[in-house]
Amino acid sequence: MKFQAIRGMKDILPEETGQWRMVEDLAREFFPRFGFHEVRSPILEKTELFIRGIGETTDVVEKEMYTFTDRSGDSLTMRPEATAQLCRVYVEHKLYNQPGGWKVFTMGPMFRHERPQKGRFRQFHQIDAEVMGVDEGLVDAELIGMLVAFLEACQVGRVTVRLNSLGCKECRLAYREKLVAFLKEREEGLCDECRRRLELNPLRVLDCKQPSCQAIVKDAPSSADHLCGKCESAFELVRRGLDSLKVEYNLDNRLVRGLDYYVGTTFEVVSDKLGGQDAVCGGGRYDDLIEEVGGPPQAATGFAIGIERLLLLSDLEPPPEEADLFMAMLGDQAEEMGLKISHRLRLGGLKVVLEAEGKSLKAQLRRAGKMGVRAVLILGPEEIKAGQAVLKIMEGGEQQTLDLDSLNQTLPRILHKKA
RNA sequence: GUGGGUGUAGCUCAGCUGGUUAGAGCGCCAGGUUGUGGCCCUGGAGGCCGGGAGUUCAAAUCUCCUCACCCACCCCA
Repeated sequence: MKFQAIRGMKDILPEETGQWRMVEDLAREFFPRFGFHEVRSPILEKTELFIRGIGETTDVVEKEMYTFTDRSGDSLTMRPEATAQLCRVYVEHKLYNQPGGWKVFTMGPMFRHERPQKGRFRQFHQIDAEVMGVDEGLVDAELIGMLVAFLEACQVGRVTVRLNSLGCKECRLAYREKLVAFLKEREEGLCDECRRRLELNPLRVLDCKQPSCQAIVKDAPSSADHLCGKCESAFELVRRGLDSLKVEYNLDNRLVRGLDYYVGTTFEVVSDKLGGQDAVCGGGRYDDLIEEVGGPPQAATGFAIGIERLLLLSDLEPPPEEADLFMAMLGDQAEEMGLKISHRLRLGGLKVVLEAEGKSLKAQLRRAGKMGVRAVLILGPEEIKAGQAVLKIMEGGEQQTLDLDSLNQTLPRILHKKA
């Protein structure tokens, strides 16, 4: 039996973890400056939470969730996204009435049973930021401003912000009727899937990539033109905010997000370097979701960044992990001594490479040279007998003899490190 | 879920229309003065050619099945 990782799930090996950590560290340093605090939540939730939150007829809920029954008979689901869950957290802990809203971020794995491809995995990772309990307007601009600045700090290169407003429940209803009427007249030109959408979720037709559908949709009424007074002025406020932050964006009335909870301002950040999966981040308002999940009616907004996609774009390079000292040991006695010495030095704060493999001194130096170590401590039978060791500085090749007893003091000083 | 592509050494790949010992580069190991690196030279180890079935005197090469990965559709981050 040969085992391998589950399809669509990746091992992140040491050569990649450095980059992951840079992005994660950057987020943990960056978002708090904007008033966001980190939260961590379980991977499992009651299935019902996602069905109610994301929407029964969405693809995510219909065919992509990892759902199972646990030993007590409950239907559980591995979270396919973070927003619905964070609403649950918000409601469960009654975190309402925070001045300025409850501002949080989280990062971790999400699960969706899709066919893997470039930038798409079954276990993937997101960085998520949410603001709950604050109405549309400046927060949205603040949030998007933070997002764009963060992506820039991650050195993602050229990306585009797409912006739209879907309108609130009320204006969406009126708009929806208009759109359905428009599409019904042209129904025979739509693809099969869109005819189905027409009944269940007509807004999604706007999003269809079929050329035939796109041709029809091109002239369809736009949601942004059918906003109620309140939504109109809110959207206006968001745009003004972005303008004053000098955040560039493209208004795109065909931007419809695939999760049902989005209302009002929605946005997406795309890159042309990602192939078919071009969105590195998606987000928007979900003013009705908190109530849907059992809380009070409270407005909210947020976004999710796909970390794998972010890394595909990022030029960040982790600094090389250079070791301070390589233990070159000749003979069993030296290896024993090397173990003891390196342990002490490591506790003292030095990064020491210990590879007891009985190789020749030449081979050991070769190895030390290749890995870019700063110095080598040579332990041979004769030195040990004299209670000494030879320290060789790699750059320049300078050598000196040191007493074994005082290595803890002398070595850190020579290598310019605090003991 | 639907298409297309690719599976040969640790890694990146070459092996044309089937022909006998399956190759290269990198990496690894060893030697080139017995205990002194990065370069160079020489040698070496390492492959059920993804798995299974079939065609054939003969299969890495052809056919079928299967699995995995990749890309696109779809969906989304």
